[in-house]
This record gives sequence, C-alpha cells and structure tokens, in this order.
Amino acid sequence: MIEKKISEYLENAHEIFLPGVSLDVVILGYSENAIRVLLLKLKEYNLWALPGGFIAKNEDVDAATHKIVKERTGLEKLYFNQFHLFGKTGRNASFLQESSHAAKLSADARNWLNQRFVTVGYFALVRIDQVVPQPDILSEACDWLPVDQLPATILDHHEIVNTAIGHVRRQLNYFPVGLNLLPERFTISELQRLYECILNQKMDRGNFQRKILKLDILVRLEKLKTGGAHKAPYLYRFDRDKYQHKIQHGIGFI
Amino acid sequence: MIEKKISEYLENAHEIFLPGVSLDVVILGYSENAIRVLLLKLKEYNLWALPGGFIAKNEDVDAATHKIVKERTGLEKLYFNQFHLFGKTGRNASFLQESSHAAKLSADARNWLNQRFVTVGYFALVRIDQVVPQPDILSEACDWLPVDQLPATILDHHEIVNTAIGHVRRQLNYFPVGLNLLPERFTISELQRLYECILNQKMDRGNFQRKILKLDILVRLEKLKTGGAHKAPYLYRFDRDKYQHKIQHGIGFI
DNA sequence: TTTTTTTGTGTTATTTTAACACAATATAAT
DNA sequence: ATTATATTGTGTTAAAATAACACAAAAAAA
Repeated sequence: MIEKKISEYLENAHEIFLPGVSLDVVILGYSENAIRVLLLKLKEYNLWALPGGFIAKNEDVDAATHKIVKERTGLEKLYFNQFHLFGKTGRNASFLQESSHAAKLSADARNWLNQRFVTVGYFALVRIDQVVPQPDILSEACDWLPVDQLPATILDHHEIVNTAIGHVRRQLNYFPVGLNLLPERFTISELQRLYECILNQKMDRGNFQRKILKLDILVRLEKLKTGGAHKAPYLYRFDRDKYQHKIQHGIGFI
Repeated sequence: MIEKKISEYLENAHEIFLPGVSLDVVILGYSENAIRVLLLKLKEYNLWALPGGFIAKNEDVDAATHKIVKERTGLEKLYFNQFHLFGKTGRNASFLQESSHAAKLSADARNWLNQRFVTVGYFALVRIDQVVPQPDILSEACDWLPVDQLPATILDHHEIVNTAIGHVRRQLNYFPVGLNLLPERFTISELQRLYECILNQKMDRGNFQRKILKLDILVRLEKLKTGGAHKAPYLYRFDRDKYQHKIQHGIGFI
C-alpha cells in the first residue's frame, strides 16, 4: 500500500518539482554523550534514510528544506546550513531498481525516481529532548541513531552524514555550538562533554572553562543543588543575543 | 547568427543534460595587486558572464566543471573547489526574456533556457600570466576583470563572485595560498601583497615574514638582483610537496 | 567521620602575537 | 663620488594566549 502513497505523491512530479535536484537534511542531535542523526525507516524496506525530498519549481531551495523537514519529521523552525552538493553519477542507482517494491509503483513514480539526481545537503543541530519527530506516511519509524554506528541507509546517505559531521567539526573553530544541543541550563562540564563528543578528543577542564567563559556568551546562574557525590557546579545558560552575534560574525575558539 | 549556435548547442538538451541544474565557475587570478575574475562577454549582449554550463546526465558534477571550463575558456587542469548552491527562485528570470535575441532562438533552446535552474558554484585560483583564456563561440571576449569593479553581468553572477571571494578569504585562515597566483619565484613582500589584497587589510611586514616562513612551505633562493632602488630581497619558491600537504591537511595561518 | 569525586580556581613555563627598531644595501639623485 | 631614499632582513620587547598541572572546597556516599 505504501507504493500507492508514493505513486500518488509523485504523480505529476515532473510538473511540480525541479527535476534533477533532490535535497537531504542531516539533523544532528546530542544526548547521552553521543551525536545522533535523525533517520527515517522506510516502510517495507529495511533501510534508513535522511529526511529528504524534492524542490518545487517555484520554491527557493532554502525554503524547500524547511518544508521537507516539516512534512517528513514534523520539526519546525530549525536553523539550516547548506554544506555540499553531492553530484556523482550513480549516486541513486541501485536501491530502487533492485527492490521488489519498485514494480508496484506507477510508471510516473518510477520515471521520476529513476532520473539522475544531484542532491544538496543541509544540516541542523537540535536538542533531542526538545523535539518530537513524527514519521510521515512513507516511514514506519523516525529515530535518533548514533553517528558512529549508522545502520544501512539508502543511496549515499552514509557519506552525506559523515560529510555533515566534518563540516560541523570544522565550524567549531569559528562558531560556538550548544544552544540547540543542551538543555536551557547546563554546567560547563556538560558543554565540554559536547565539544569533546563532536571533536572526538579530550580537552583540559581548567583551560576549557577559562576559554569558553572568555567568549562571553554564557550567563552564570545559581549553584546546581541536585546530583552527584561531589562539589555542586554552577549552572549556566547561553546569552542568546551574544551567542547569535558570535554565530553571525564568527569567533575563534578551539 | 549566434542564436543559431546556441540553438544548435541546446538542441536535444533535455536528453543530454541534467535538467534543473547549471554550473558556474569563478576563476580568480591576481595581477597588479588586484584580484581579478575571468568573465566572458556574451556576443550581441552587452553583459558579462561567468564560464558556466550544464551537466551531462551521465557526468559527475566535478567532471562537468573541468569540461565546461575547458570548452568555454580553454583552461585545463585547474584545481576546483565547490563552494555553494545558489537556489533562489527567480535567479534566471529576466535577462533572456527581455532580450530581443531570445525570439531568434529555437523553441528547444528557449524551453531549455527558460526552465528554472539552481546553480552550483565552483572556484579556482590561477596565475593570470600563465594561462591564456580563449573565448568560445558564444563569447566575443574573455577578460580578467577586477572583482571590486565588476561590470554588468547576467543573472546573479555578481553575487556568485562575491560569495566565492568570501570563501577564499575564510579559507586563508586554514590553507596557504599563492602557488597558483604568483610567478615561480617571488619575494616575501609580493606574497604579502597578495594576502593583503585578498583580505583587504595591511599586515606587519616583519611578523608576516616570520609567520609565513614558519609554515615551512617556502624555499629560499639567491638574492634578487634587478629592480628597485633599495636592498635586494631574497627570492623564494614554494616547496610543492609541503604546500600540497598543507592544502590537504590545513594549517592555521592568519 | 572518612572517603570519593568533581568543581572552581591558581600557578607556571612556554609559545604566540603585535608593534616597533635599526643597520644593511640597491638604486636614484646630486 | 657622495648623499638620499626606499625597502630588506632581522632584532627586541611587552602583552596575550596556550598547555599542563596543582590544590583546596564541597556534595554525597561509605
């Protein structure tokens, strides 16, 4: 039955969508000291996929990103960053043709899906506990999967995720990170663990503290009361205005 | 008559090219203390354009870049860097429709050109005096124009050039530059002027010298004999292996 | 009360950065 | 031939940044 949905969705795709171009979005989240990526499990296929789709002929690519993510995961108002156009031939060769489900698709749908696409990749960073992704009709599940143990995916989505992470890692040198990945109030150690997790390397605690505080994007709150068998750390929150300023203008950190 | 050429070129474009996607290349060169960009002057239009074109259906986008640049300017073996996908609607709205020449094109060509495109931008850096660009049949001229005084261009090529320069400027923090922009042998001051030109800011001479030498990508040659009314500076050349290593692995500089 | 763990902050050696200094020297001016 | 001018190679130094480690304070568990 899923084929019927896909066929309906792609009926007249030639008239609606910009041909040749697709769009995939790497939504990265953080929890339990692991960077995770939001993937959709395709119904009746044992494969995962990034939320992605096509761009309407009269639609900006940036706008399509928001629309596609909303449709496929329910998430809204994320901040997206374009990072690469994946343009190799043979990107989208195999999986559809080999599938036993392909034959059940309409001719329109098959034609559309079998054309050669280039895909533009966007990424976003979000707080896992603050969003509730909802799989769309094409997907049976929508899950946060750790990026270092990706499941089997369609096409080159594995490569797209890894490229996105490389970009995030490099951006860390110029832009702060954390506003969308940590709870409203957090400790410096929690922020440090996030950095260590993205960069996959340990950092000196004292030096990290001094350096991040000197960026002047954190506001110190009262002491943390609950918790571990040790001295209670201060809680901080981001100063959103100053944080946004650094995001816009960039500032070295690591 | 140019319309006939264009019509021929675009005949059956639907079958040959990936629809919806075009490609533009910002080739930057340096001479006389100005960063210049290679532009083509379109025949019978009083507008300039970046070398650009379309991607064959069975062709990698990276490969298309080389092919298009070769066809349109004669330049080969450049090192290209993809930097952005320009995806706004209305990018390619006006110039063709308004032109009196459009009516002379074949229906095929008009159809092809009137579809909505997104364009992927690549840039390259080259030594102006080492390449001899040749305009192709579609262009009456092929010239290096200073990026701070761009002439009227088609579409959003102005924005594409400026975006490319922004990327080059940011890359300067991570990768050396100069191998493709200076003569084989050059002085440190010449290299400094290049940096100042790209960054549009003055730098301290002594500090620049120490810093660039510490990168360990330059080889000192004999003294410069000819020239100015002052102490003769040393000549240097790039150590290509070490330079390439820095390009690959990146290293902070500025 | 003691132990364990982590925190906030301190110390110090080393390196980097930024700004300026000055003699050396190749040509031009006299 | 002598002096002036411009630019070079290198030196100096204060300030800032970096890296590695130190230690008492404190919250909870033992």
